[in-house]
Amino acid sequence: MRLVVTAGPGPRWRSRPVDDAGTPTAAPVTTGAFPGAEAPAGAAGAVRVVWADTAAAYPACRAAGVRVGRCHDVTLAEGLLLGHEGRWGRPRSPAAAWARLTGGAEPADPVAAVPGTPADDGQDSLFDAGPRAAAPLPPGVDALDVLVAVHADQQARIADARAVSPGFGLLVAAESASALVAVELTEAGLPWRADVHDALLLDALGPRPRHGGRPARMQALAEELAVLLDAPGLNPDSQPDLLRALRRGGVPVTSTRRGELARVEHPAIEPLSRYRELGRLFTANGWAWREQWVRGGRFRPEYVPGGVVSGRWSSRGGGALQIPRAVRGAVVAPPGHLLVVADAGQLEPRVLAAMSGDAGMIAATRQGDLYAALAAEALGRPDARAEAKVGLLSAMYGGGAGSASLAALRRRFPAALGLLEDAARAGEEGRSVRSVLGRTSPPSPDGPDGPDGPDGPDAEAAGSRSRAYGRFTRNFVVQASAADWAAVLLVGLRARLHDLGDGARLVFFQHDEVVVETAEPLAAQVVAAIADAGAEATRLVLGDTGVHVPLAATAVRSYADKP
DNA sequence: TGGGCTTGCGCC
DNA sequence: AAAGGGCGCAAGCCCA
Repeated sequence: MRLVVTAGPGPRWRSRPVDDAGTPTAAPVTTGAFPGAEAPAGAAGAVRVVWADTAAAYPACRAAGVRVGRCHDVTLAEGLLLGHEGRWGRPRSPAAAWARLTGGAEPADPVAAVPGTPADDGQDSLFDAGPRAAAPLPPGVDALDVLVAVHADQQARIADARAVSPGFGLLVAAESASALVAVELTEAGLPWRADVHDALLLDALGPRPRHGGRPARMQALAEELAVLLDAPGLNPDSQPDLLRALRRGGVPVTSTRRGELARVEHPAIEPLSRYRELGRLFTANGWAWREQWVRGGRFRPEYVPGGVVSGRWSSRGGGALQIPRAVRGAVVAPPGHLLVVADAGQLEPRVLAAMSGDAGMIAATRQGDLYAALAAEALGRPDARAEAKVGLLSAMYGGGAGSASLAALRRRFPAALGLLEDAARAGEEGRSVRSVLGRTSPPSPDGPDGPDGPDGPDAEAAGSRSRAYGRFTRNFVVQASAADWAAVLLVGLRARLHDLGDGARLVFFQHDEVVVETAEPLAAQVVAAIADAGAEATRLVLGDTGVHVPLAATAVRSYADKP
């Protein structure tokens, strides 16, 4: 059963049951308690909540102790549908969808407040921040009626989309459930030990500077650099100053990027590299970062499912998806608990193997290390793992078209490489591409044939843009399909952890990696749940291609102990 | 002073 | 010939 739900007015909910086509089966009702709470385990008739915006509505449910089992997020579904229908960029709120249905003016989507900026409400906890604003409906129009109508329309459009992309219904369900997971992840937070973090910082940087300024280790390196480059008072954080000093000192560089500096010989390069490394730790994940983002022993970023066009998540606040290895030691399970950490190794090439049906590459996925297998089979040298890896990654990222290993991979795995080249050609010609479940790439900036046609006055610049878009679509097919797999994994794992009771919960998710915090006695069951969820994701998303996606889960005390 | 831009780099 | 996909974030720079 589906239950269309809107909040308010006041601390009340309005709801109306509908069937799978979206047709109402009873009259609307108003209740004080949330009407879509998950039924007790074993009860018949699981409810799918249909609502406008999980990110806006679900935190209040959680605060009231309510868990939603399944949902249909009308805003996220609208975004997926618009993309699939080639109508990228239109506003995706229920109000906008309703305007398209009725011929009204589409309101623009509201912009979410960024935590920690002046637009934020300034409350201490991200989780307590008020819900984001909804796009306005015309006066006199009933929000529940709108939601019922838009949902019914979406169900019909999803049926149409499935004729092209059979997995599209799964994609909408997984995207909606991902939004539930995102709210629950923020609520749970990642355990963060301030004392361990302090010890790491002290060891690397020296004591915290009392009155601003650089930590001792960085200051010493800055002074050493000033001497080595004969540039008194040099600020290594100033790129123009640094570049001038390097060039004056006879270092022939045109930028100060690490990669370029690594190619030249100079006594200043090593201390500069060390200064940068420490500076990164200090500014991105130092004491100030912890004071801003860690509360009560937990790091609670805000997650944005589908925040990346490829369907990957993005995050707001504290760089949650870029926690460097150097500080992962501070992520420690509380007493009596463990962290079960799992990531899908080499997910993107495995997804590529399945999508292309390349028999050779599928067979290679059944060996433990895919890149080593590719090296043995395509290059004839099992020890050339690094070369095979770079070759395949550049095939998926659009780089280094001329490399010898790429040519060898193309000969040995023609279907897999052909899929990437087809995707790149589609992009260069201004066409969209789709993930395995049907997420669709945004249109080329120039559309088919570029802004002026193939021979227009800006043909050179348009050609460059078209090649760039080709690299994007080349990557999109694998990145977005890997995100499809990961979303289905996450949703299946959420359900399995719920079945284990209150002792285990997801606390982190990053592209192809999950962290579950669990009471120690449940750890073995969590490991099994992850393996089950991975196998299910592979079956549902990649079908019975025979592709193997390893998802090794390990129980550890600290995130840094992950093998 | 504030905002937008560039540079550099962490994660996948 | 151009030359590596997707992000978020901090600091410096530059100009209004």
